[in-house]
Amino acid sequence: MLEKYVTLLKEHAIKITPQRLEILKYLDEHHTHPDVDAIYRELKKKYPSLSRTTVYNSLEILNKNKIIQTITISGSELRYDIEHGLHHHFLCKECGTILDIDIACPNMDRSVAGGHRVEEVHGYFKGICAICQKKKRGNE
Amino acid sequence: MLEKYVTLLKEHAIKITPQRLEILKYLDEHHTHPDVDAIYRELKKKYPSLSRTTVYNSLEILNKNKIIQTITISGSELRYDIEHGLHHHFLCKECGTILDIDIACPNMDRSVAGGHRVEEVHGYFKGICAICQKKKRGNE
DNA sequence: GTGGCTGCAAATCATTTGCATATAC
DNA sequence: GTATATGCAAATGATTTGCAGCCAC
Repeated sequence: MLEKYVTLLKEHAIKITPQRLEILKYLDEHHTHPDVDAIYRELKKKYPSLSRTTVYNSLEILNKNKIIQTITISGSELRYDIEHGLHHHFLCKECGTILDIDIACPNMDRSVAGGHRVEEVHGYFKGICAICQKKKRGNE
Repeated sequence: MLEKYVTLLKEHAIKITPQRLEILKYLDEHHTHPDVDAIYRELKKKYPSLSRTTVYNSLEILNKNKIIQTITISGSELRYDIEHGLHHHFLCKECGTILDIDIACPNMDRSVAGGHRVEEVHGYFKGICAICQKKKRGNE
C-alpha cells in the first residue's frame, strides 16, 4: 500500500521514514492544497508523536526533489501539492478553496523573452468559484 | 508633483495624507516590487516619524482600491506593485530580483473553465535571470 | 468638531533554528 | 556504527491588533 511511495523515495535517494511516507501519501490522496498545519493536524490523529518540525522537514526534502511543489497563491502561508503534470491554480476569495485548473498556455508554459531561464511556471487565478456564486445568488 | 497622486486618491474617495502620497509615489517611481520593509526603510529616511503600521495600512487601502496589487511570488513576504496593465512576474532564484514580464497569454488572461468568476490573473515564473546566468558562466 | 489616520507597543501566526534522542541503513 | 531524522522548545520574522493622540475634511 505504501509500496509506491517507498519506491518513489528510493528513486530519489531519500531515506525512508514512516513520517515521510505518510506525508507523501496524504498529498497524493488529497488534492486539497493543504498548508503545513492541515497536514500536521490530520496525521497527528494517527501518529500522535508526529511533530510540526518533521512535517516542515519532510515537505522541504520532497519539494527539493520535485516530488511535490509549493503554492504561494494565498500570500499568508505555503500550500503544498503533489507534482502531477503542469496545471494552474484558482483561489476562491469567498471560501478560500484552491482548485486545480487544467488549461494550457502555450506562450507561458516554458520560456520567457529576455534571456531568463525559466524553471517553474505558476498560473494563479483569483475570484469566486462556481459554488460560491450559486450560494450568493440564492441569498439575494 | 504630487498632484497626480492627489487626484488619484480623490477619485477613489480615499483621504489624502502625506504618508499615502509618498507611498504611492514610491511605488509609481520604483518598479522593483518592494516588500513593506523596503518601502518603510526608504521613506523613513525622509520622514523619520513614519511607522511601519502606517505603511501596512496605506498599502492595504491602496490595494483594496485596486491602485496597487500584491505579489505572492516569493512565498515569504508580500511584494507590492502599482497597477500598470496586465503583466506577469519573474523571480530569479539566484539574486531574488522580481522582473516584469510582458507576454500575453490568451487562454489565461481572463476566463477559466468550470464556471468560476476570475477577477485576478497572476503569472509567476521562477528561474535564473539573464544577468545571473552570465555571472555563473564567468565563474566556471 | 469628529471620524478616520498615525505611530507605538504588544500580540499573533507561520516558519526556522538548536539540540538531545532515536532510527534507517 | 554512524550519519541522518525526529521531536521539543525557544527564536525569528512578517503581519495584525489595541489604543491614545493627531489631522484631514
